[in-house]
Amino acid sequence: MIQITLPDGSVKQFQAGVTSYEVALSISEGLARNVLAAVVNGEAWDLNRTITHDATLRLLTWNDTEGKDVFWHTSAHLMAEAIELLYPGVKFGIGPSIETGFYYDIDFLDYTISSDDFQKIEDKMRELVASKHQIVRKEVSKAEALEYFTRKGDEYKMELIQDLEDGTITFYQSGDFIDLCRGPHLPDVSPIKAIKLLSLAGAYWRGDEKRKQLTRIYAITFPKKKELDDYLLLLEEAKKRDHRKLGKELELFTFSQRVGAGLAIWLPKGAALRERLENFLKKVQKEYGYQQVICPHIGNVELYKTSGHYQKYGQDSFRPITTPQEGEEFFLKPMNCPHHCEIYAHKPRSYKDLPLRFAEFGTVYRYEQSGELHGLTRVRGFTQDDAHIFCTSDQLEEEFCKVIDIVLYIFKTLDFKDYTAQISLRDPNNKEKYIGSDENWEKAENAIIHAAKVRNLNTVVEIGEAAFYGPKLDFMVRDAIGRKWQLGTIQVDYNLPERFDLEYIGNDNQKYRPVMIHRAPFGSMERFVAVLIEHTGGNFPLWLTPDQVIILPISDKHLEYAQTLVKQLEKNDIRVSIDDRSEKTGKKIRDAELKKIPYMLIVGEKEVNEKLVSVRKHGMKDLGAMSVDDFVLHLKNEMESYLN
RNA sequence: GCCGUUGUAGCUCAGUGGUAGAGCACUUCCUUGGUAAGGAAGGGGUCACGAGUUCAACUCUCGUCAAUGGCUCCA
Repeated sequence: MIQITLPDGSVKQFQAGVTSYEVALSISEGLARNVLAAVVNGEAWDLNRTITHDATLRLLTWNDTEGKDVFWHTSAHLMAEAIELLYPGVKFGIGPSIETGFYYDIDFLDYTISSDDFQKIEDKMRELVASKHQIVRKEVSKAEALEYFTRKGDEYKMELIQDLEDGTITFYQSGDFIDLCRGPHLPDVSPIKAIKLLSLAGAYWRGDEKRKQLTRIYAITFPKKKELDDYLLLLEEAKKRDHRKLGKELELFTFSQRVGAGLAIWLPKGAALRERLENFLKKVQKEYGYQQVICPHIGNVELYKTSGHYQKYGQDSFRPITTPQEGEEFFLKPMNCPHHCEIYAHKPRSYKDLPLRFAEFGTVYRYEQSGELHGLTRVRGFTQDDAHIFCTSDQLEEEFCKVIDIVLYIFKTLDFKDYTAQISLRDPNNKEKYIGSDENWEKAENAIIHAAKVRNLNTVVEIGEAAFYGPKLDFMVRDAIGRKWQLGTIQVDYNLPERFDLEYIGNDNQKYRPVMIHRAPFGSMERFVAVLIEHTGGNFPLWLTPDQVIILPISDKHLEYAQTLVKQLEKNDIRVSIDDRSEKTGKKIRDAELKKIPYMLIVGEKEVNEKLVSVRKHGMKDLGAMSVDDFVLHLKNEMESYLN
């Protein structure tokens, strides 16, 4: 008999050689029906693998992330099997599960494949599901593995096997399809009830752009059809919220070939929205002791040689600008920090001056590969809500905490409720990628980790994701429909103060080196506005939205009254316009609803006579009549509650 | 940058080797209508750009640019 310890701490006795499935069955039939795989002694296992010694066991279902992984990973095999049957001879790269679904990279040789072929592949997959064949795990030696794929002529798998240790290699077979795989897998494919192939794209073999590009097919599967339907609805909703579509429809921003790819042009409504965001942050920053500064859009090449950016990114930047006679070289500003270092350096600083916090909505320009540009989220010119804090080592953690407070305040105000913080540390095995001393790196990393703990942030730690000059803390938010975005960033930097030879005089009259914090709570205005559009679906909070109120006169006779309303509302700083077209009220309402204007004031005979306005709220129909003063109060209350 | 897809009116999109269409938007006129589309007429396109094939190219071929889905990259 062996002892199996379950997650709740209970211990059960079984015959040696019991399978995880049998354990599940002993607990309940329902669990046995839903269980997908198991974690045995911390390692993911197939359900039908026999357990021969005492072990801890966790059973995985669709409700576990790891359960979904197994489900999708098996689905990837299923898709490959279907594709091999339809396109004999194709070669397979890798086919992992991803956050939502899975993909398989395939060398289709001379076959041409397009999304028109998806139906055919899905049908074949369904056929295979119906056949319910088992998935069989088999341990093979490296030589056997190599021999199989040599015979099959799949050099991608052979390459993968070359990198594996002999004795750790397993094959999984379903039907006639055999794949190299660590596993685990479902015992058979029958739980895969809903299948959808999603998209097709090129992907380099092993992510190396010098190597062959394979065809990647993205797909997703579910145990229930309903779940697939829900997922497809979510994709549709995401499409509706796409900031590129809404940005165009709501006239917030545009792009022009003549201006250049990746260079956003802000239209009046978008510019006004952005300006309000900036003013909001400026006000917060003022309370936190920041000072606004302004720097030019270009800087002498020497500035970036001093900062180190030239050595690191010079080749990946826009080419330098040169003066015609003197031959001086300037770079378009890719970062604000070197300029801000010069602001720090312009006069001697005392420890009494610190911390110094210089803030700037600084527009920077970075060369991005043409294929990488995407709406407002990946552009070649963008404005960072940047600031640099210069402080003493002792002040570092407190300053870091204050920045976290600003970020959290912004998230709260803009209704981002679900966020995590990613702490990016350097890769200790790859130190040559980074600049700066070990001692400074350790100090900085500890300060971040501790600050995050003090502020009780929900954190994940990523090794090797640090910037080349220091560790950082990035905020990831989930929007209203559950997608993840990276927004604000806070970065500690011991490097630039060194390179710019920044110093302050301590109370002992000795010179010391300040520490620098880079931070951008929004990240960039472009990116943040994009995320805000998708988060709100274009229904911005009242205080931010470009048009707050539109007055809809029933007929021309009520225009005059409408104009007096405009004056009253504008006196209260409310952004208001009149729809004075000779259209029917229904039409005016429809248009205002489509423009997502929060409040419509319908005024006709009754309102003129009684000095009232009939209020209709976007998406909420008629709210009834009230006096103008009451309406103004109503708006102010709504804006107040957002800002407190 | 690489691979795939796409590019027709301000927007959304039909369309064909024989000289260009719809709906919305816009202009004018009629209509003055009470909570999601009143009616009529009209203007508007070098069919992304440049070459080539052809008697003839928006359509076919090649190239360029841009957008887009991925990959690689991201201070």
